[in-house]
Amino acid sequence: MLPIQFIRENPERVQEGAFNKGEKLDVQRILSLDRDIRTKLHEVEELKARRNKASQEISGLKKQKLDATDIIVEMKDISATIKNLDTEIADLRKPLNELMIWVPNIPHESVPLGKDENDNVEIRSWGTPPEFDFKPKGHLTLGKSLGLFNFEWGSKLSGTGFPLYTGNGAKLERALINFMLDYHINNNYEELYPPFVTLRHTLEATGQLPKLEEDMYHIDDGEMFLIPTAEVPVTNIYRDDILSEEELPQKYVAFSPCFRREAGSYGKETRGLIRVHQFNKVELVKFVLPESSYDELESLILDAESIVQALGLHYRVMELCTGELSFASTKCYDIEVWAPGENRWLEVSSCSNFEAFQARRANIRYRKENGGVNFIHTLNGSGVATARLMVALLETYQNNDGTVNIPDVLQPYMQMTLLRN
RNA sequence: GGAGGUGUGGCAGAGCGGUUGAAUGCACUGGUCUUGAAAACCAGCGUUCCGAUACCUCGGGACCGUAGGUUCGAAUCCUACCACCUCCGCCA
Repeated sequence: MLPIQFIRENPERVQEGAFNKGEKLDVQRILSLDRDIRTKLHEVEELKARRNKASQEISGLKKQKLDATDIIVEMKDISATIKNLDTEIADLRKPLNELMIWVPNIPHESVPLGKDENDNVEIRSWGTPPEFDFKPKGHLTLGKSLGLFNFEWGSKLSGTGFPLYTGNGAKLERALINFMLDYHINNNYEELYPPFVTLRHTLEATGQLPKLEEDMYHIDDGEMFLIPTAEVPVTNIYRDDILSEEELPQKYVAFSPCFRREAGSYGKETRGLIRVHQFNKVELVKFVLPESSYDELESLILDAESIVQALGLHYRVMELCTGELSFASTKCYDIEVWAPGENRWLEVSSCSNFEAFQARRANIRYRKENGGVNFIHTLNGSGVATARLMVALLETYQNNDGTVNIPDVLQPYMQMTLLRN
């Protein structure tokens, strides 16, 4: 959410920001509703002031045992008028709020202008592509021969896109999650284990709703949703709270499965682990002071990168262009790992700054040293998502005989050094 | 699932339907006192919206779990919902 005052004062900036993100927006409609509301507000507040005065007069008269019928009769009318005006204002507020939750956040000035992924900018890369003296296999082939997952079983239970891990595959998935959690906990992130189902307004606060409703699994008559990321429950822990300045920044790490319908993306990648309806992710969330949020974004992406570095995977960091930015974010970096079997980059992390956009929707504020209150800034990043991580891992560490080496950092979790039949 | 209870400011805790944004205590902030600290004393201490502004503030509205209702007037009465607590039942 952007503040209405800001939209009033910068309508063209808001309109342009939405345009650069490829979002539809009618700022003029918002401004005209806002104008109408304020006119009526002025009117009704004057009447309410009169009513409050009259209330005291009536009270005074009654105390002196005097007759107050005249004022009471007069106030009857005024109260009716107030009631009508209040209703009219509420009737204007409804469509205004409806429009306001559709106003996207504005890209940061440093974000490259662009339309799609071709306009993203590579910031840096790490490592080199692994070299093989044989033709590297894809994760599907490796996984099948090593018995790591069984998509037939998964789709038998839940339809396509729901992977079922088996044997060492299940163990490897669990190892990755535990490794990542332990790593971030040692790096001063506090672990949370959140609910995987949330209410509608919890998703509105972080900005997934209303825009992405089609991509969400919902239950309970559409008022409960399976979370698409742990960002949602974790960011909402402080909803309607006022934190003190010295409590900030706060850093949390949380594991959750992520549920995404991926509506409209059928046709490509329906096989394998690359695009699925349920995957596991370790998520990082930060609550920070506004003045430091861009520094915090830089350290967040480094924290996420350190996972793929520890696993020894070749990756690159991309800065998203305006057209690729999500609804709620102002700036975002992706981490893409190299999958030699697929011969392509796979996105395993997105690290975003939302500035006060989510904080405003969730009403998360902090009290400044000088006593004033202000909205905090929120950030989050995957640290990182497993399904694709496992793809890159298997394909990177495969041997000619179809076995897969286990990276050092995972060996304590796996209690083995090699995946074999 | 059944029965009962409670929801007021950072916390604790008052509040006959009529100067109640809300007593009191604690906490917090500033000051007096003190070499310093504590104690004591004095003062201050919510959020939000609209408008004005000589940028210091000023005027007005709203907010006592949430949403409705009754009333000239609601923290106070009524209804529904939500959350928490206690007891019973069921249960991984």
